Amino acid sequence: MPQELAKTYDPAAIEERWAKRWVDDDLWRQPSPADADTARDAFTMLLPPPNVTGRLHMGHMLNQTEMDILARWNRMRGRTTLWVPGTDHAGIATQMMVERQLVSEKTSRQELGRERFVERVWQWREEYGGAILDQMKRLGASVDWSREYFTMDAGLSTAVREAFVRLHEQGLIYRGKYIVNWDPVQQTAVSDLEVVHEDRLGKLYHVRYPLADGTGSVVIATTRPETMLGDTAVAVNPQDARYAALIGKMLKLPLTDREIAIVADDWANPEFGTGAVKVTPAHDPNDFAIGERHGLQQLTIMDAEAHIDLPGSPYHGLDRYVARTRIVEDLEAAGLLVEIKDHAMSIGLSQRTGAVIEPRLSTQWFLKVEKLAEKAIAAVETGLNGEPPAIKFTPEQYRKTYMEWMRNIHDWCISRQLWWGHRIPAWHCGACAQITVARETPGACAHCGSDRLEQETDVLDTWFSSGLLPFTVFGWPEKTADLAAFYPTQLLVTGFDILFFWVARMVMFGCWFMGQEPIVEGGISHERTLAESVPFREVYIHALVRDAERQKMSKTKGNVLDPIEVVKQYGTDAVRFTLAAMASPGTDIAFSEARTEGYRAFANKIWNAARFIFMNVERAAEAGVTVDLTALATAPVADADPGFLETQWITARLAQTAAAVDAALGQYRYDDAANLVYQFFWGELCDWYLEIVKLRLQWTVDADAVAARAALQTLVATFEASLRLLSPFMPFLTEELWHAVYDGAPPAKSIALCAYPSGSADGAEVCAQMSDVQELITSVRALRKELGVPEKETVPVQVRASEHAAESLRAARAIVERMARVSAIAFVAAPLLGTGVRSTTAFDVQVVYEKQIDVAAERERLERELAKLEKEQSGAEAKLGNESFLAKAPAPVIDGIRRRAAEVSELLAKTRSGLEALASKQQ
RNA sequence: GGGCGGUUAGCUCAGUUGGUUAGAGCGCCUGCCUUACAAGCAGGAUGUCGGGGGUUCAAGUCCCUCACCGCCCA
Repeated sequence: MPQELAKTYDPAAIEERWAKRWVDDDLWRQPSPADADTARDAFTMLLPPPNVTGRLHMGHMLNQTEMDILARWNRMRGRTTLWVPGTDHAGIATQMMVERQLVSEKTSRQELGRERFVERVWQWREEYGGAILDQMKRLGASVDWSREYFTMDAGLSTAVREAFVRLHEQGLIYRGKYIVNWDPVQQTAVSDLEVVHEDRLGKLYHVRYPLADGTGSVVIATTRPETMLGDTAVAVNPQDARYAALIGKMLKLPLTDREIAIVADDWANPEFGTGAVKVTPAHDPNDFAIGERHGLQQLTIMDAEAHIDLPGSPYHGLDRYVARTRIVEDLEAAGLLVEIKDHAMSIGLSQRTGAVIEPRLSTQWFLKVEKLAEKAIAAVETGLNGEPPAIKFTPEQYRKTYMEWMRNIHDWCISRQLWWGHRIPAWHCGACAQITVARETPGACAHCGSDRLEQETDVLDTWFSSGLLPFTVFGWPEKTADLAAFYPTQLLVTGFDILFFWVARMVMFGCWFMGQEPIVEGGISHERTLAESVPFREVYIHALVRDAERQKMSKTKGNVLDPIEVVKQYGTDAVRFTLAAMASPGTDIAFSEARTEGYRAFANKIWNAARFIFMNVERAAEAGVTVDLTALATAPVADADPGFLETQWITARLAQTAAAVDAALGQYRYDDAANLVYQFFWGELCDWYLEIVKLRLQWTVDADAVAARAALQTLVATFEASLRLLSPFMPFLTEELWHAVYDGAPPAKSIALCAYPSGSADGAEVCAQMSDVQELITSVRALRKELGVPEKETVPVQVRASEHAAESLRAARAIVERMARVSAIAFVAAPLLGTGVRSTTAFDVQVVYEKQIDVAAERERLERELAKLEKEQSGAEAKLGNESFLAKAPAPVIDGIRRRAAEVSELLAKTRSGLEALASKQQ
């Protein structure tokens, strides 16, 4: 009855169909829990909102794979699971994208005006902004699509406004004139975090500034001579004897008609350059600080585009670099240029536009972060009495990085001179010049009552709104049921690149705002503890996906892999599995397609196992035997098919594997979890169980119908459970095959809505028995190879086994005969000596075959074996002969070594006799 | 300059609080189209755990040191 499956697994044929179905059926929708109890066990995650301008890259896919595995695993384990998707409006990036479009239309945002420009951005977003989420849908991420948000949505915008106004009311937002990182391309301030530093070779210019009184001069060193037009002092170190006498004197600033003072300031480093440094308070953050200390004038000499802005000056209107060349030429002509040296320096670039950052004095909005940071530190610190921190980091090392940053945090410049973003809810009064900050657009100035109000033109940093997401997506500032149920979220999975940008800011905002929201339980409200205020209880930081040569993927190197392309080639499941299997916490992933190919083979293996099973179901049906599909997910498999070693064994192994997977995923060991499932499915279920069970899968009239029926029932049940075990890792393949198992009448809409196999560590005894059987089979196969027995031929073997092992080996006679192509097994009492023998501690086995073995090869093997055993023996003897070892080592360790030493000496004796037998053979 | 991480099989990586024989995938060698699967089956080879020193009954694991590689911050 089951549907006909193609001979080879073709992911393309099934994945798009399921991806669409999952979305159409709204399978992952999680309604607000009706009562608090369900919420208590909620597993909630927020997807790091991809940028609307972005395309899916390997980093996203890794992130989403990890989150999806956890979401599916938790959902299958019965937890209320909610994974919330959404996108980020990405101020600068999106504005740039649309501006580029306008350029191609030979217009500009200035020409359009703010309102029409913002409309254009919305249009753009409608058209292209869903790209990443569409790709996510294709990859089958089990997010609740009904909750998809966009940071510029009305609800979220209201929340942003509320947050801003509250912070302002609490005195934490101020406006001030400071040196900011200015991006002259986008013409906006950017935060420290949005500046990337790059080492470049620059020049250090030594320039002579003459003393105003004509008694001499001071040579200053600078990397940016063009800023001299804005110099308002020269600083020297007060300890520097060379300049002590000059402090307080005036200098004539070359190329201008201004005079500037020599001031003493510790910042001047006597070791650097000439020890005298020019001070340009309006164009350098350090100089700004010196200027504050000495009350220096702040002279702005450049405009927003980094052109010299000094009407009347010959340099007016020049680009900063053109001005540099001209100024250096002019200094040289004036005989004031002393020398130019090569100088390695670090230069700040805008993360978004790549433009060289121009430190610029301007009026900006800032958030005082000190109080917020205090809470954000407390949230991650271990309690005084060793209580675990409210937020746990994995890998742990990121806790330190976070702490380091949070302890040295500076006020956050939150204003951006952009048009796309949340416009700051502040209004400037045309009458009294005061500012009114309000939730709703005010009709009149709060200070003088005038109605000449203009809203602030700046918008907020995009991360300001992203930082609020863990509670704003659930409806804050409204006291919603969702907020009560799903906050704090359980886990955040993200990359270290946004640890400060996003993670740190969510912690600050979460602790701050949610700390002010009491918890209402059973009608009683109480204050939130820090642990209840945090935005997430755990943070898992994943690694970077590199190429197979461990190179960072970058557009310039051309080694960027498009996940969708790789997925088309190998299937989503194989790519997911590759990422999972390589995702060991703290280690970058060198993505290798060879590996993916291997996991596609794994998918194909499972596909074919299914084909084999369905083939048998069909043959059984023809013989009048049907499988009870209603019993699959419920009855313990072993009880339905008692007395068979392979059944008890595979049942135990399935439970053991499930337990191990649970433990591994609990510690974010995706690699261990994936490998466990792989090993179980292929190395145990397919390689052994399936082969053994074939003995009983006989549908001829004269076959044992009861045994066959039991075998088939067990086989289908085991396979069905194994699909559930694999499902979080390979959702498409398992969905397809699971539906096929149920042949159109599945007990649920999706395998992902069924229970995860339950774990157990039981079954050690049956596994040990099975292991003897497997070893016997492997030994016989190896001996057959050595003796050159043709594959198809069967051979008789002799086995001498210990009392204990003999029992299970006898019971498994049929298995051994089939799996090792043995015609007959003779159990003998005497130790087996001579050639063609393999020995373990449990048994000796000899293949009876007339052909000579390859003496040289066999000797080599035995000698290698001997050396290894001798080394182990001497190691064990050294330990056991050491009194302090016997006195100090724990008893189980000593016993273990004793037991092993006994085994080793037994194996040594067997190996030696094997070698002796070889020697006689040769003569 | 400050901080953090890494170095284990040909390649990419695991290796828990020190404890019995250091593992996996891929690759490699040999033989097989054994009616689920050649994207397969069976068998096989492969390690001075970066160098040196120390602690310990015991070190891939802890400490010191050197070398090399990488990342973050300034």
